[in-house]
Amino acid sequence: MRIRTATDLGAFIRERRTKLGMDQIALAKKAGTSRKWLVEVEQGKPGAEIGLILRTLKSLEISIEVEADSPVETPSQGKAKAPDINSVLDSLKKRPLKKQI
Amino acid sequence: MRIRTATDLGAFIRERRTKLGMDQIALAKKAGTSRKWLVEVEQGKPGAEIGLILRTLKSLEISIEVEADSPVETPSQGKAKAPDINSVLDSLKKRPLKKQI
DNA sequence: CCAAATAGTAACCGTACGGTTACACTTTGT
DNA sequence: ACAAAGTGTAACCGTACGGTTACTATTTGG
Repeated sequence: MRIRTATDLGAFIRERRTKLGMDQIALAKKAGTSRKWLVEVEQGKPGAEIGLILRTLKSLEISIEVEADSPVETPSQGKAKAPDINSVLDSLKKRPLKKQI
Repeated sequence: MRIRTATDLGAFIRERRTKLGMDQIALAKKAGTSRKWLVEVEQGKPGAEIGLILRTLKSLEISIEVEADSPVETPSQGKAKAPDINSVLDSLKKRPLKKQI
C-alpha cells in the first residue's frame, strides 16, 4: 500500500493489527510505547515520531520501501544521460575527513 | 530501498536530495521545515515527526510502500490459500458488527 | 441485568522536538 | 588570497509529543 499521509499509515497499522488478532495494549507493549500513542497514530497523528512508528511496523512485521519516483531530473542537460557522471562526482565530493589544524 | 531505521531514511533522503541538485535550504523550504531539522533527519534522528517526513519525501518525489511481511499466519503450503478464513474468524471474534438494540 | 474486554477521550506533566539565530569548518570559484 | 556556498553545530525558547492514570462508550457473554 502506498503511504501519502499519516492517516494512510494509521489505517494500515490498524488493519494489520486487527488481522493479527492483537489489541492496542498488546501492540503498544510489543512496540515499547503506550496505548494512548497507538490510538492517536491509528487516527493519523502527523506528529508521531518516526522512531516509534518504525518500532510499531516492525512489531507488526510490516516492511517499508521507499523509491524515487523519477530516475533523475536533468533539466536542460539534453538527452545524453548515460553514465550519470554528475551523481558520481557529487557523491565523491562528500565531506571526506575532518581535518584538524 | 528498504527502511528499517531512521538512519536508513536519512541516508536515502540525503542521497535523493543531492541527486536532484538541491541544497538543504532549498529542500527545507520546499518541505516547509527548517534546515536544522533537515540536518538532524539526514543524520537519522528517530524523534522526527512523521508528518514532516512525509512532506519531505513528497518534495523529493519519493514514494513509500508498506507491506505485511507474512500474509497473516504463514500457511506452510502456499498453494491455494483459501479465502483467509483465519482473518475472517478473527475479525468476527474480535469486534464483529454493530448490532442494534 | 451485570461483568469483562476493547477502544476513545481527558487531564496533568516532564521532556524534547522544531524554529530561529549565530558561528565554525570545508570546498569551490574568482 | 579572498569571498561565497554548503554543511555541521551550539544556544535559547515556545510548544506539543509521549507516558500515566482515570473515566467513558460499545459490544460480548454469563
